[in-house]
Amino acid sequence: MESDPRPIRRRLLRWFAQHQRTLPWRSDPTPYRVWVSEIMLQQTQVATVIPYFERFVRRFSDVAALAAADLQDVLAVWAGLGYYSRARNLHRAAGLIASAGRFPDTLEGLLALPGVGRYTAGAILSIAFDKPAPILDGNVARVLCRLSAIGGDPKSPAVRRRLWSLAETLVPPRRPSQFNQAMMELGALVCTPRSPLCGRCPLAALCEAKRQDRPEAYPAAGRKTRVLTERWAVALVRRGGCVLMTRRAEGARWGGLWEFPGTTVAATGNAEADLRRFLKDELSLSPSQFAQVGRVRHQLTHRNMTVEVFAAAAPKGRPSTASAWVAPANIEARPISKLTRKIAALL
DNA sequence: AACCCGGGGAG
DNA sequence: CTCCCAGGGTT
Repeated sequence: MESDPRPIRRRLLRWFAQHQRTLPWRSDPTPYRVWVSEIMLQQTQVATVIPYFERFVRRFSDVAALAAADLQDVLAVWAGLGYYSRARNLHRAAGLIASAGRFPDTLEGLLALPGVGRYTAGAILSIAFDKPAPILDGNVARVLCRLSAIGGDPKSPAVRRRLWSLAETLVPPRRPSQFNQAMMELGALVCTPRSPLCGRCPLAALCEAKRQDRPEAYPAAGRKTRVLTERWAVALVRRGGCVLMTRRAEGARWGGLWEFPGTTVAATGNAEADLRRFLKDELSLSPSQFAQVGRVRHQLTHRNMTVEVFAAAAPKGRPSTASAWVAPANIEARPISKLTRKIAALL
């Protein structure tokens, strides 16, 4: 695409002015709100994010409030949205911004924040500060691959370099905020992965994939994701009116969230035996009266989980610091995953 | 370069 | 089922 970028900018901006959605973070695009929305939108669809965003900015109204908050409270508001390192990084970055005294407004300053990569830095620069920084997300990549009929794996470094270069060429010196949002909006509403609506596309006359009459041939398909099967055994250890919960280590899956203690089980293994061994070795617990009370399935992008849930009677002994006896009514006040929520429903 | 990290929407 | 979503970080 060495042609004049101006017709593309003009058509796209005109289309966006007429067709953009009303989204909560667009009403008042402060750096804080744009930042929170962009982190939430990483690998997460707009419709999923909206209620989480509303709740989050109501609870933590600015950087100072977020920096002063307890991480467990931040995770509790984030619970259910997934990719929990985003919430931990958001909290940590809020502390850095609060210490610095002002929100970073340069590429280097933004990239220094944990959880902010090249895309998010460009999005904040352009949308919140209206600086002409390029962005490249899944939507933009798809639009550009079609516009210029770029083949090859769009995730490969070579294609990524070309797409970033193209994005940089296209972003206008004026109204870069509107332009970048328009590119993403076009990818979300018109230039969709399957069955793109070329009849409604403001760039159709300029699109090479459309000219070839095969828009769906771009971008080329990437590697297929293999879904692995995982088998788990989880214990609902009860004492009095409470049940034992443990907190997962950061860095792991569901890091920082609370769960019921459990372990993976080999495909041909004995779930109850493995679970007893786990409780004894890791928590120094030897509960009695084991009984399977249910089976829960949970799907992740790369995992297909089957969880066998056991009830057990409480032994004597004290939980470690990373564990707690929790009344069922108080479980959902803690940060828990969707899987833990399903298991809690068995109580 | 490959892998990990959640959950859900849509075909 | 499969693909993909306003990606980033680690190894």
